[in-house]
Amino acid sequence: MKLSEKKLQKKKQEIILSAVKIVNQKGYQGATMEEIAAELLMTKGSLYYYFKNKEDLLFQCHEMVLGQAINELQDYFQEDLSNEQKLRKMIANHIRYMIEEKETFNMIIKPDQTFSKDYLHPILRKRNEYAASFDEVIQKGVEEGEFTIKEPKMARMILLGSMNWIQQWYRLDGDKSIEELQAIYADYLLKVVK
Amino acid sequence: MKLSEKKLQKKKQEIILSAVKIVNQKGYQGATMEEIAAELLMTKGSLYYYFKNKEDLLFQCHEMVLGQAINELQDYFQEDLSNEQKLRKMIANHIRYMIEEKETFNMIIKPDQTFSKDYLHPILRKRNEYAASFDEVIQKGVEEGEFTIKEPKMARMILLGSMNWIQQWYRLDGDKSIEELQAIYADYLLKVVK
Amino acid sequence: MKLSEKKLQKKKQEIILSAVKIVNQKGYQGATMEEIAAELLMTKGSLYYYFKNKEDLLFQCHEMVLGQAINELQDYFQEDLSNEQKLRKMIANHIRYMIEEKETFNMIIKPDQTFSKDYLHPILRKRNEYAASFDEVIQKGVEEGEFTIKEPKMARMILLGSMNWIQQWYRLDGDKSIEELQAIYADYLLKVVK
Amino acid sequence: MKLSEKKLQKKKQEIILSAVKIVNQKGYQGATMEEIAAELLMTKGSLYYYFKNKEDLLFQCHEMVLGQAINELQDYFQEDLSNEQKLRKMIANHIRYMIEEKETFNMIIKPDQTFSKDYLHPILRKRNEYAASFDEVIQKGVEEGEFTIKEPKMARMILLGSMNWIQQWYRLDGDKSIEELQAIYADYLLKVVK
DNA sequence: AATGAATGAGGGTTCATTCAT
DNA sequence: TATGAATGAACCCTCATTCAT
Repeated sequence: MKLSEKKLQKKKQEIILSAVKIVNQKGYQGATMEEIAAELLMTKGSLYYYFKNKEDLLFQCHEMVLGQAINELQDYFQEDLSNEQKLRKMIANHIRYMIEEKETFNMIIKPDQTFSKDYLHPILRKRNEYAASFDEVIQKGVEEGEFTIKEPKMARMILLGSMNWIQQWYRLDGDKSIEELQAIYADYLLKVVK
Repeated sequence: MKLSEKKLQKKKQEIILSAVKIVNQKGYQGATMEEIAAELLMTKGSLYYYFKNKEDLLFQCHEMVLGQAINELQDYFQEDLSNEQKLRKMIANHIRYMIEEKETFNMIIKPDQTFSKDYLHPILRKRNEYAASFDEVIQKGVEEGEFTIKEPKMARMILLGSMNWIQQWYRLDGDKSIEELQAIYADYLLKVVK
Repeated sequence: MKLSEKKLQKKKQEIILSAVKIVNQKGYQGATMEEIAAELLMTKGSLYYYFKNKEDLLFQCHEMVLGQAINELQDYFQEDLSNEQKLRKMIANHIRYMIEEKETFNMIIKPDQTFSKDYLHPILRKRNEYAASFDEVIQKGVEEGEFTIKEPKMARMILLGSMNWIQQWYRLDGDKSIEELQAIYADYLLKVVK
Repeated sequence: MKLSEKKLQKKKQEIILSAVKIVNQKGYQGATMEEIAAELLMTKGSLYYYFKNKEDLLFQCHEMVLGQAINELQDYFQEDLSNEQKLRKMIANHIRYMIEEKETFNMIIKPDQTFSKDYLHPILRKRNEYAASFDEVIQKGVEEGEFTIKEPKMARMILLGSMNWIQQWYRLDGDKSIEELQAIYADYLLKVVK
């Protein structure tokens, strides 16, 4: 039982990864069950053994991607860093996601056009969870005198919004490397909160 | 002749507005010709009297919305203001769009997944036209010593990106009025370029 | 009254000619009322002032084209020629139609896929009228000892069939001129009846 | 594997046959996917499991029908017959197709108004393949002194054209049996080439 | 006599979903 | 577990036809 359960979960993971990949190439509606299955050398009918329907599959994609990102942020909190250093790291991390794993973070924009009501609530909660990490650092920075900002939530919105926009225009073959981008954004966005 | 031409254009406008509305509720692919027509108490077949196909209609939506925004920006350039003042106004304007005319500006995201090659080029050009206004102000501000930024383009990306994100979370019934939001964003974003 | 009647008929003629032209470029189903009207700088709505519906218009095309061809054949009967000479002329004439006015004769193939029952009967009668001219010449030729054929109807079928096929393959830029084609077909087809 | 492949091919065959039938009743454009499917108690959506689109289905109809006919002609070449005898057999065969399998041969008319460029080329090639068999016999007959014709290609056109026309008028309940028809046409058409 | 505008039926196509095997 | 096959709803689009003006 345990073994078969493991196998099941592993297969689910594979499917989710495939779905994430296709979604980011073709967008939400452009991703077909057929293509998601084909990526794994399966047929689309099989997907329904693992997921109730397409929305369910896409929902679990969202959970996985954002959950992973949240975990990474948590790690920075363990480290002994100033809030500015933490925020810089978080910014760099987010940007890396936005570019290298654009495939995944892509999903997080405009969920209300994709998901039905039942799914929307947990999705928004997960989002907030992610945002909360930023809030925490900013808040702490204010308390400890590193930042001067009066509206920490607004600042967080500006940070995340500006970074989410990156995937709209960034091309890997452009004139800026990811590292440069991370540095510039960190510098400029730190000016917002300082 | 003139009269009928006027009428035609007016009807086209109505359809475009209806399309914009539906698109913003359901997204590009989610917006059906049927629904766009129903909004105006027409049948979908009739739309094809005015527009070649769905893509054409959506394209003209894009042109209208962005064109209008560009015109408004131009006005600020006529006025005798410092670059900072101009930029503040442009920020306030953009934010107002993002909130009050959310229905329209919403469209501007991810054109490459929606439009075919033929339409993509003019769309991107229009986008750049809009962005160019921001670039100009920022650039001038740098030249005239108001701003200190080293990467004006990056700064513009941060500005627009953060503002475009507003519509993802802003609710009219929230605890901030538009005016407050405009003020806060202007302050914080000015810190980026200064 | 008379004058307006004349005008009406003239306009009808124009429409029929336009229809014939479009039909032969695009085929029966490919010809749209819109295009037929556009050719005359009219709008499709206007066509319905002159013709009950599309089928009616197309029917009258058929009548006109075939009626004209029949008249031309009649002329040969007035002339003082041997039956062989007459038949040669008729063959040449048919071939000319098939090529130069391919636009028109085209219509005559496969009427049963195009016309509803009501129209089918008169259409077939007109066809038979045309064929009867050939029958007459062949029959006379047999009676007067010029031809030896035992099955005049079969021969006529072979003649017309082979000539109708020409439009399937003949290209004006090919290696045979119309005159050469007429001569060869006349020679070879005469061998059938002789 | 082999089995399911067989089944697939068999189903494809069934669909093709259904399509051929409908096409011959209603013509190319008149034949709808819906009707083709209904004939087999399927829904039109299912057809797309087997064929890419309507054009693809119709193309494969053409390939099947003509391919089969070509094979039959090849057989006559194996036999030890004079060219005249061969040609007679080929004529009889073609006529039989034209009548008994009218449903299928009917398709071969006017491909250029139906098929897009991609399909047109192979279609015309297949046609030429069929015609080439006739050319070969006629040519050989000329070389071996059986036939006297100067323009073998023209003769072939006359032969095929006249026979293709048969389906326009032949009715099974008419006064001629197929065998009579075959005999008469063979006699008369042989006069053309001799 | 003509037109602009609208309609509505119908066609091709896509695709999530189902289900027997 | 997985699949092949089928379904059916939904979509875009075309076009003959209608009708008030």
